[in-house]
Amino acid sequence: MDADELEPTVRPRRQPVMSDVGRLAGVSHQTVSRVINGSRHVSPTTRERVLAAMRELDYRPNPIARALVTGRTRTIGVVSFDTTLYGPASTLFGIERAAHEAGYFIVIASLRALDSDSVVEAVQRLRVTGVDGVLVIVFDRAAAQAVLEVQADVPMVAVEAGPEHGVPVVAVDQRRGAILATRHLLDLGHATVHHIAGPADSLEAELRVQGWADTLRAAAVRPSEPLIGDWSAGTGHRLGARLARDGSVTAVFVGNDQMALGLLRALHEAGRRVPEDISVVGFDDIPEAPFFTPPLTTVSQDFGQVGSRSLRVLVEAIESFAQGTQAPAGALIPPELIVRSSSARAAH
Amino acid sequence: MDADELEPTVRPRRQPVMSDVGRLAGVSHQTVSRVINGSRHVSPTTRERVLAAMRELDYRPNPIARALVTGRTRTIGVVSFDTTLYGPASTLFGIERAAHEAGYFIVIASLRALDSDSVVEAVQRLRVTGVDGVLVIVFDRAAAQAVLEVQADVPMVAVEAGPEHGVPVVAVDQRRGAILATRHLLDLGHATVHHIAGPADSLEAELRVQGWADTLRAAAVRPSEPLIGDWSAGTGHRLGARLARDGSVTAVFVGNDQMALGLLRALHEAGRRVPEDISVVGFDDIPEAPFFTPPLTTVSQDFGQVGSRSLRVLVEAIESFAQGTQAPAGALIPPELIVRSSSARAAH
DNA sequence: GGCGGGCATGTTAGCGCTAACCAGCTAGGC
DNA sequence: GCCTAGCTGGTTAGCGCTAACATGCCCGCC
Repeated sequence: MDADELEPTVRPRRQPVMSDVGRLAGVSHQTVSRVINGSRHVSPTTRERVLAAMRELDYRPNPIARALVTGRTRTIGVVSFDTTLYGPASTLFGIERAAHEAGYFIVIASLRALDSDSVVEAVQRLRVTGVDGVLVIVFDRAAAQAVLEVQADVPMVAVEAGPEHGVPVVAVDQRRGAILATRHLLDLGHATVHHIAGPADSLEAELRVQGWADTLRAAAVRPSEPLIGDWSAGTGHRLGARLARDGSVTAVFVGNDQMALGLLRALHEAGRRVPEDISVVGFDDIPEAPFFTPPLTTVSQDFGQVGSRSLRVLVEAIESFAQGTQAPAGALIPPELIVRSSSARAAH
Repeated sequence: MDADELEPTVRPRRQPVMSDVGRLAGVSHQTVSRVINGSRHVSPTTRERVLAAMRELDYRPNPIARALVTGRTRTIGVVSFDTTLYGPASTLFGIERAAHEAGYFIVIASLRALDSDSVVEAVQRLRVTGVDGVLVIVFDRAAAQAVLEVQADVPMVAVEAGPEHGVPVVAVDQRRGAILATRHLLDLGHATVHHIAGPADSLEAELRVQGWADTLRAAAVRPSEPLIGDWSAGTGHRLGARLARDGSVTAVFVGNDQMALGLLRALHEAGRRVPEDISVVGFDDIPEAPFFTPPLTTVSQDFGQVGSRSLRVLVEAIESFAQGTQAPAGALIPPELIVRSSSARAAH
């Protein structure tokens, strides 16, 4: 005679397990498992009894035990740089939203330093938790390289940017965005367009520079040397002060909205009017962009779509990894130009 | 004679497990476990041999199996609203940083809707992954209420705001921040201070309103009715337009920096100069605040500290939960006033 | 010299679940 | 009437690890 027999209903401080449900429903734990996993070989009456028992005990399957036996955890890791920059933060939430819908959980590993070692370390750290796959939000060349170094170990997809080959990449078409912005300014009659670029090691920055320079060359204009910032309003301000001093500058395409904000501030301080004297176009369309002085013309990226597409690609990669088939293709998401008041027809 | 005997070194496509290491080192899997967990009862020679075997096989312990037997996963869940607002996003990364240092992993669950049901649902969703504890980044009254509803199930700490009792809260002292801002404007000689507040259901907004109103009353000034925004630059702009029309307004304390940006824009459009005609003080000190036109005086919150403190409190709560002892106390983090160019002495 | 007591190690039993196989029952065909 | 097929359900093994107990050894002590 054991304690269970004496007090069958009092079972304090312990989560019910499958066999508890089975006992209450008068079936084996395996039948409970069948009900949970939707096996067809359970009679409707039994199924009902099991479901009732589950409800009564408030039973929830232990995902750890399930993961141990199936080898799948239904969690995916996201490696992101430790930043509140609009793009990465939005992408992260876009991923979470998509993951939720697909029944996955997100474990995050953020990076302190932007070097390839810490990316590799972060992926290893995630791997150890048993994630089924990893999304790496790639910021710079080093991260892109790192993605290739850890590949093969675990299904992986690069987000926002990535290496040319070796791993699927889901990103907004940065070149296209830069072309949109630059052509817009040329179409407004500006003789040339200056550029404040993101950091040299950023792949996104590089693609934007390419799109800008190619568009100018296509219009038979020799691009000036781009100014290199670090995405912050601070460098936008500092570099902007330099542009403000150059009377020939009438149009600037800025690598992101934060730097554009700094530029606007610098132009204001120098007494150059926007858009009358100088037109400015940013990149990202952060929520504050419509409220800059003046409201900013910029290139919008759909980060929600980046998140959901990258998750979908990763799930495909997980399947193909398990089956040993080819990794899926990445995706390029088209950007959109949002015209506001910071860009206008060139004065003569 | 089995396949293992024929090809002892070729073991394709399978992660090595503890007994593989043991076999290679000539000990039992339990001894390997002892080495990994730092038991003292292992001779130095054996330990060395085991470590060498681990290295050779590139062995990594399976955290799922460990979690199954220990009941601890070393992951904690973070519930956050689906937002790129500076505060929550910064807090999230602050938490991740602290968790990394403490050897924990972060699983995130973001909310689509701001109601108490979805908070409860998110916590349940996290619980099911086997998190050891949950941090809830609380935005509004409903979330604070929800925290109390799920309590007891799992160790939990509210971050940024929370209910008065029933669960530890780690937050910046919002009242204190509002007092700092309001007193700063009064000290500059403004007869009164108007206020653009956050949404009515936000606890933080409410505390800021209280701090503002109390400071005015302490100076024998009757507070005007606060204008209610939704934290976005958009409402700041709309409400700001209203204030701009009122010639008597000389000082505005705004509930966050984004709304302050909208207000600055509205004042600019109305031809009211900042700070000559109107002084503006924000809240948060987002990275862009120094580059607003003009650079924004604001209240800075140390979100990194919020993250690390809340993690520390949660870890304490997890321990005390396991031992059945009292839950730990929360923490209030002091804010700091950052004076820039959007506030100045009142004109006469 | 026998014996108790540490210490290093091995053995066993589970954690809660799924997968694989097995058993018993009903129904249908010859 | 018997045999087989097809269903529902049970039994068993094992995922990889830790905890608890068991064992055998060396050492020092009376």
